[in-house]
Amino acid sequence: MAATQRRTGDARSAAERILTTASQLFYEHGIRATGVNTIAERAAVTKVTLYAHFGSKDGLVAAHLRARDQRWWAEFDEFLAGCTTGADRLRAMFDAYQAWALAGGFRGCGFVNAATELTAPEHPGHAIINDHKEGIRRSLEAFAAEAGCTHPAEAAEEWFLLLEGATVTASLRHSTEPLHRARRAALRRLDSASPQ
Amino acid sequence: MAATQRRTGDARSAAERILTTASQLFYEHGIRATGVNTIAERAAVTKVTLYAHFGSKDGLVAAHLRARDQRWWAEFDEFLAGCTTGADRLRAMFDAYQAWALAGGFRGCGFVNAATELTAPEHPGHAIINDHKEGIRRSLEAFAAEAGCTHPAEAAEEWFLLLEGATVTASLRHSTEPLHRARRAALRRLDSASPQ
DNA sequence: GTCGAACTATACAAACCTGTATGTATAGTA
DNA sequence: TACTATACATACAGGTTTGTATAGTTCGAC
Repeated sequence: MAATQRRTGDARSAAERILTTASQLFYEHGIRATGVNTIAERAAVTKVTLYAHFGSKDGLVAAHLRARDQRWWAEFDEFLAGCTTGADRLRAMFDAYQAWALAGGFRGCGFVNAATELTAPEHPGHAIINDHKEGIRRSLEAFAAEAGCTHPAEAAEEWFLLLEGATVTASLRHSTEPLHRARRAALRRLDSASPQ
Repeated sequence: MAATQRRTGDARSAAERILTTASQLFYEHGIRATGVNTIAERAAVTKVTLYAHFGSKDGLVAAHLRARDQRWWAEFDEFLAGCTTGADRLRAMFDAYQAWALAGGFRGCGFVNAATELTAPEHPGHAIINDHKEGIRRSLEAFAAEAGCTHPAEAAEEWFLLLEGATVTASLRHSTEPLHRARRAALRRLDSASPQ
């Protein structure tokens, strides 16, 4: 058992504690506004340990985005349980976003927020962000095809734009109503694009 | 004539130079990433002058957002020239966003970006951002009513979500294609919601 | 020709930032 | 018992941040 675990009673490894603390603070206050000193302190870890595990702040940012992506898909899987049709899964996608916006401290999409803060285009975070977004779009396209849409890629793209717009608007207005509206619009579009 | 104007050959007042410089840097690199030292230097002004005019960095940020809002409506007015119908004006809205995304250094909506960086909810910038967004939504609602939509508020809200989603996606993908797609989706929705 | 407004130049305070250097303590393993 | 991994504590380097204090300069208007 490591020294800090004894001291704090937190059984997780130092790396785990650093990552979850960083994820929280990066999302809540922004990446630039969160210093490594603060992260180390809140994770009950020394800065030396933080740098031993993640190499640099940028490394920690990248790890945070990877972890967030994994968490997102794991959570979405739960919403997918019990779905049998493409329409079901499309609804699940909007439900997942909504549940997430309903949780406390909602501040919009963490990936989009990170992308606006990471002004250096070569930052490794951008690749992770783009992969995440493309994964969502691809899922929507699969659901559209499954639901029998005549042009699945086009339907998916419009749903994707509605989702993104509703997420940022929900954040600005501190309301989940835009996500409800986007869901209704998406389902209406599904009805008009698929036979039956 | 002030000393600096002589030195730099820039006939604008110091306040004007500070504001345009700050607006550029805030949008290009982000608000937190841009220091007042850099702004003062690039505007060929001392920090003392900057603080005499704007009081604080937050004051300068608020002034920047106000100026950006004014610039946006002035530019949109040009796109509105020659429009005679609600549908025309709706198209003009999407065209304005598109033109703006086509300009060099596009990095998404400056208001949304600012909102994600201004994590303190009491920052005066948030009111300016919300007013700007509400102004856009209200314009869209007026266009929807003019075009004879049966439920103008609902149509406007969906167009708004498409616009927001397309803007952030255009930024992430470095492509204006999402804005084209959003425009097509908005016009299709207009056709199905208004008689004739 | 003097006054006031606007501006410059320089220097500083106090806090923060990322990252590293040095040395120590503990737990598990061979 | 010796070795290795992991983490600790402390201190520092070198730079940046916002904001202010002080004194001097330029220029137009009265």
